[in-house]
Amino acid sequence: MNTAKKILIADDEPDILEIIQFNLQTEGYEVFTAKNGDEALEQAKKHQPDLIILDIMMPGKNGIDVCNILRMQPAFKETLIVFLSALSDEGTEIRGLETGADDYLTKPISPKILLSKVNALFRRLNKEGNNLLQLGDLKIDREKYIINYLGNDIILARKEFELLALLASKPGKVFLRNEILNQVWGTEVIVGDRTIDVHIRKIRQKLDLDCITTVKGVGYKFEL
Amino acid sequence: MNTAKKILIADDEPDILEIIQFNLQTEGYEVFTAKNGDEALEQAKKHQPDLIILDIMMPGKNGIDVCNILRMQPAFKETLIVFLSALSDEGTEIRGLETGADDYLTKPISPKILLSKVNALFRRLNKEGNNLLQLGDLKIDREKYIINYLGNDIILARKEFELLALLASKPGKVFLRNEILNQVWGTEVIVGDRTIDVHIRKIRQKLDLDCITTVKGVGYKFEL
DNA sequence: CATGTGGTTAACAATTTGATAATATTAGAA
DNA sequence: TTCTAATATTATCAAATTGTTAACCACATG
Repeated sequence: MNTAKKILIADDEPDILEIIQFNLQTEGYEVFTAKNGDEALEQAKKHQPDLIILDIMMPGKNGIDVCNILRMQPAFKETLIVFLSALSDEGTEIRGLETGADDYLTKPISPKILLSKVNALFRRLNKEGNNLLQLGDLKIDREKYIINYLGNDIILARKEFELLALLASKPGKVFLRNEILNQVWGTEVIVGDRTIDVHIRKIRQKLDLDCITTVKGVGYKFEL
Repeated sequence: MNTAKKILIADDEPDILEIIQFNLQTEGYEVFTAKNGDEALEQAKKHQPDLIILDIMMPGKNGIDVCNILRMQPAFKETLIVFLSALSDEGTEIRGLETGADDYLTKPISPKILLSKVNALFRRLNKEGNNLLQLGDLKIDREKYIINYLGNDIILARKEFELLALLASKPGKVFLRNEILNQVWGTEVIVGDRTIDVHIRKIRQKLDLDCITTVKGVGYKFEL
């Protein structure tokens, strides 16, 4: 995981904003801030954060409003949202979670608790059936059928994609030609000897990145 | 909400329990099991499942009893409940539905039917709440069946609308042709090969916006 | 009953993909 | 080094997939 997780914090109290920001930054997160609901929406759209911490009581749009608006947009359907509030009001808490928040924090906030919650949320997120491989600057998204290298989307044909996804699923492991045939082509289909090579070549070409190594007489392996 | 849907199954036959559990788990659901009515109540309270599948004939409290008890508690007012029974006894079925079940399944159970019913129930549930999608300048109102782009209402026919709404529900994700057929047409109906294409074309035409991408050999995806 | 709309299909065009053949190149054994 | 089997490269072609259009039927509506 090379890219730092992005976190957006929205709170109208500058002190709190700063404390949280400081703590998260020293943990290695990239932090953005907003002083009110509208600013939060703006920043969210701009940076597509991985986690958004929303104070509930803010001038103008409050945290719950912001959450509702965000959750309407598919781009933020999966984003982690945590509410923050001075109230230990249970009613609010329930209302917050119903809106689609992932967790709830009450002020005053201990940095330790904050960090442990944030870390826990990201851990949970990673465990979930994420069919998204990240290998250095290379991202392979099985769901979106997209390869992304250094921010550029690279389009591979079906077989090419499946072949690369297979190799990349276990970096370093050498896949025998037979293994590859079974996994990508299936056991039924029979194809000629040079077919794999040709696809490998196309991948190497399109990726323009030296990441597939030939092991002569054995097979191929992926290494960043 | 990122968490996988939770399903509780209660049946006194271990074999059935296992079969259903396996099928639902491979579909990505989190599954809990119970061997009798009391255990079902206990597990339900503990895990707050999104869907409960109850065998009617169980030792001790039977499925209908369990359903009655659950429906009395506000926490389970909205929970989906499905009955399961070896009897194709109509009387029982009616009694079940009156008790507040959402659907009814008879043994022997085909995994396909089970899955399609379960998926359908969750689809229905999802449609109840979030009826408004926003994607940049594009708004999709599931309730009013209206598409709005840059302030102009665009009228799509029902199938066109549902297809677009499906694709737009997860921007970027590639929907396989099969997935699309299941979600928009249902598992029962069988339509020809070109049907999806034709609808896609009509949407592209009416929207006059390059937002649906073909992924050859795989499916379609929506991207703003 | 005429008309319009929605949904499906058939037929064909357009496009892309994947496999192969032919040839060049390379790694590693002898 | 030399030789050879394995792999790389390239161009080409057939097959698979999708796009497009028009026609058809069912159904609702005035």
